[in-house]
Amino acid sequence: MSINILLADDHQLTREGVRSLLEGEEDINVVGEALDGRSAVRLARELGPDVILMDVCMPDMNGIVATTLILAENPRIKVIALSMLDDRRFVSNMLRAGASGYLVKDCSFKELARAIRMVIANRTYLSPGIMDVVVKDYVRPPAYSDSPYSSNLTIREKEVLQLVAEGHSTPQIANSLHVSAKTIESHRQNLMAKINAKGIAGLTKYAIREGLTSA
Amino acid sequence: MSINILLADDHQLTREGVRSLLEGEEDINVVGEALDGRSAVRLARELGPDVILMDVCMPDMNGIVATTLILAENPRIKVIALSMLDDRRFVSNMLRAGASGYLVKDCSFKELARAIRMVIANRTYLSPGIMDVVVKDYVRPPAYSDSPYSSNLTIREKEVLQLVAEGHSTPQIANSLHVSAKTIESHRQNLMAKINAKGIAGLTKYAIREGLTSA
DNA sequence: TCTGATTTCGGGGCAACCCTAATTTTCTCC
DNA sequence: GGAGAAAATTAGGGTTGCCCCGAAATCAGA
Repeated sequence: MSINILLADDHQLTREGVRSLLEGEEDINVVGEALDGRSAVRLARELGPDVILMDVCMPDMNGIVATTLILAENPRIKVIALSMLDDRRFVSNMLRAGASGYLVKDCSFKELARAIRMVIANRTYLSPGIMDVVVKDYVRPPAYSDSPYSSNLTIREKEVLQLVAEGHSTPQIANSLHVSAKTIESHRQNLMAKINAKGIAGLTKYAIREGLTSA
Repeated sequence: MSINILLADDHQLTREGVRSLLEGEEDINVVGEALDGRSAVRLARELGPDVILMDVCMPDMNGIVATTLILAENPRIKVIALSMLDDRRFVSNMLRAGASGYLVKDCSFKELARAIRMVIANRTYLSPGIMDVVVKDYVRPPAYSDSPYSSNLTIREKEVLQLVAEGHSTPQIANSLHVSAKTIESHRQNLMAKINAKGIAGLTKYAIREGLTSA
């Protein structure tokens, strides 16, 4: 009884590479390839694979939406998300959509093979780095998720964040908000903890992603 | 006489996949793998490969800077750039750095194999989609050079800028570049003066605009 | 009213920032 | 091949600001 796999990734070279690796496994069988989310949904229906390796970011329809649609039709299928290193912010949404696993592309093939066999056994597999994000969100509930869809920053924090990202110094910000510099520093500390960013560089990047300032 | 290849890509799964595909070719031999630009430079020196498959976007040191450094040491080496679909803006800089080929990752292995054999024969290979970009830039020369790296930053300054924008501190950068912290400070000062940016926020934004790091 | 989130503030250590200036290496041009 | 320019390196010394520790006051809702 072999495992039937559907690949969904918009990079052909990645698809071919993963297929080549998987074909070295006796009990694994690649039954199809999708270039975008929409065709992944269609092929999942037509082929009924056991496992789908789903890139998170794809044109036309991203992996999160595709996963939701596929599992609504056929909850038996296991979806393993594949993402770039800096796409970790999609973790919670992908898992909420029903993914059984989450791998960063910076993982070994050995890890991928293990993930496939684990989800087949109805277990969940997360890359070590991803585990941290999930545990953090679990321990300190999703108020503090680094997901762009759930940035739970207070008004004050957004004000401070924007000014920081615009290049103002703490005393300048304190002055323009009429509070002590120490207050602004606390806000910055809380911001860095909330969005899991390191230093002004990280804060600035987050502010750009959130549209609080422009690059 | 087989072709020796060095892989430089920060995604292990991609490296393993491409390696697996290349190993199916009789006359091609993968001699090493680099996870970032810096180790690519080192491995290029140690292994002296015939061809380097170089991801454009990598942490620590990107493919453009790495290519520049590698070809300065050993112009005999052929570099083929691999990029994501939306990294096309780096085409001109990568070619200017001396790359012999430019492939988008959404290409077939067949295409990759052909590219490798062409650059070995001292020819240039560009993905069809990339050709368009090059021709367009050729027809309408860079009157207003909106391209990244158009700024008069030196290689070293670009290295430092990327590391700063990735959130590293001055002592960390000094350590990883094996120079004094004062040297890094000087580079940072010069950078801020050159690009008229204030503080780490300004430097980070500039690095994002120039594609040295991602938001 | 009590809990918890928000906003506020302080001290100490270290890093960023600004200035000037020197040496060595590398490149370019004649 | 040698002169000059540009780049890369290091340094001293001072001011300011960032960052991490904690903690008090304010305010909202259970």
